[in-house]
Amino acid sequence: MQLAMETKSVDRRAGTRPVSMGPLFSPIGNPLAEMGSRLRFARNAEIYAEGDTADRFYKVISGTVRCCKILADGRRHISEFLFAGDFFGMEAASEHRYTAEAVGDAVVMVYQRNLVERLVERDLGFSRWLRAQVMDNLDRAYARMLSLGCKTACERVVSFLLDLVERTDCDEQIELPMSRYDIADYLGLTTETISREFSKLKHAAIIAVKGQGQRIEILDRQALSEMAATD
Amino acid sequence: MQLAMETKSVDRRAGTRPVSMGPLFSPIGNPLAEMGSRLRFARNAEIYAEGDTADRFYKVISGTVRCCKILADGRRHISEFLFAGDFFGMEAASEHRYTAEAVGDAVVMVYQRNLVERLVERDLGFSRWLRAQVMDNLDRAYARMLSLGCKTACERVVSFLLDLVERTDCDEQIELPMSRYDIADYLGLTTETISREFSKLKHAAIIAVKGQGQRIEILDRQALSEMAATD
DNA sequence: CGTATCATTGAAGCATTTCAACTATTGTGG
DNA sequence: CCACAATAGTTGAAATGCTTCAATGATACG
Repeated sequence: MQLAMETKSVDRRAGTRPVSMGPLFSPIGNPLAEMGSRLRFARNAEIYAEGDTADRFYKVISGTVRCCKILADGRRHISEFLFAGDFFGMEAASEHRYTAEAVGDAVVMVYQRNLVERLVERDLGFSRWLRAQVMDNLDRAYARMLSLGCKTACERVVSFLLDLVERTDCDEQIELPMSRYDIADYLGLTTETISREFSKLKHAAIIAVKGQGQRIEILDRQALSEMAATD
Repeated sequence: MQLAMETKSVDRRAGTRPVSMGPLFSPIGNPLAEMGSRLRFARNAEIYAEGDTADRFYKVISGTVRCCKILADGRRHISEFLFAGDFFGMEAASEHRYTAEAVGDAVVMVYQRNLVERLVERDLGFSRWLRAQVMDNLDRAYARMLSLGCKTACERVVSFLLDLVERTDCDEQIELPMSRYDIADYLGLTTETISREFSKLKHAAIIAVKGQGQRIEILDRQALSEMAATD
């Protein structure tokens, strides 16, 4: 695990975006705040590896993190992308089941697991909030399963874009932090298919793709919503 | 929600299989035991529907439960199968996101959500145990995502069988409680594909299929494990 | 005993993948 | 600062794994 310890100074970038602790837990008097260390990771740096002892847990301050797993024959699966404000690294087991990596340069807070667990037992509000956090993760996991289990390539890409808009608080301009490969492994498709689906949406004037394909503008949000195959 | 209230008498069938509360929570002096009601559901009966108020939660005593969702165009997705001892119906939101149905005849315990939540805040051991329960759900959800995201039809079917052997405590003889349709919607495949994959495994002498396809015997467990595409 | 339901099997179709070529952008050393 | 290599994205054509459509077989049920 390659890491660069930073000073515990206030993160200026984090300040540009309110990092909500959720409705059940006010960031004022946040009992976690004092317990963590700030770490900075370079693009593609490993935060922890599959099999590492899961004795800490993490919160994204800035940048994007991906959790992934590689099968014996090289197939890769990305279980989650995590954005500013998201927590990750909590495990049922004592070892991490997935590898966590910085997608671009990223800053994360690290908390000792046993400290967090002690806090959970002392602080009822924190305990409620943490449970809500885990339940949200579960909800997202079920939404992903639905995508992977019964949606077409087009529907998956559209759902992905809409989810991204919701989770990172951008409106119509999306700055994709991850590559087509990452998106492919996240959606259970190939880079080529992702590229083709983006092209189709572009030609249908539903989105506009700028730069090296990293900047996406949503031109017709309603059309996009109607293509997402919700229930 | 069609239901038939039962007396709170001891479940003779449940007694044939120890219903563990997990390593962190002893069934002796189980504080939940006094709080629930036993309900019996007929094959395919709805336990709760998507959109219903999520004010209770459930535990399978006997039989199998499926959680599913149907998209606007009729595509169905099964998010989970639940077996004796499994809990379900806990939600982050105030409404159920999935519909729960009995696969065959099933008996479940029902608990009032607010009673459970009160117990969580009073009883530290119960709280720990419930958190572990949710984390286990999360682990299973990630394993499913991996299956749906990057495994072939054959690998999914094999993983499904192995998972079934692990979760229901049968050894080599599996009594499939669900139809090929259910398995298909669970694995993101079609009935025909499930059938074909079973046939392939049968012809390779890895499994034997008996009866109306409901009874499966594992003949070569090692071969099966090698085909599951684990990491 | 006929009807309904579920499982199996075959053949054709199709969505996505695989393979391959090309383009655009980024970084690097002369 | 330019040339060149390396990396990422796009697009086309062929291949393929799974689905769809269709028919048949097996089991349960009134």
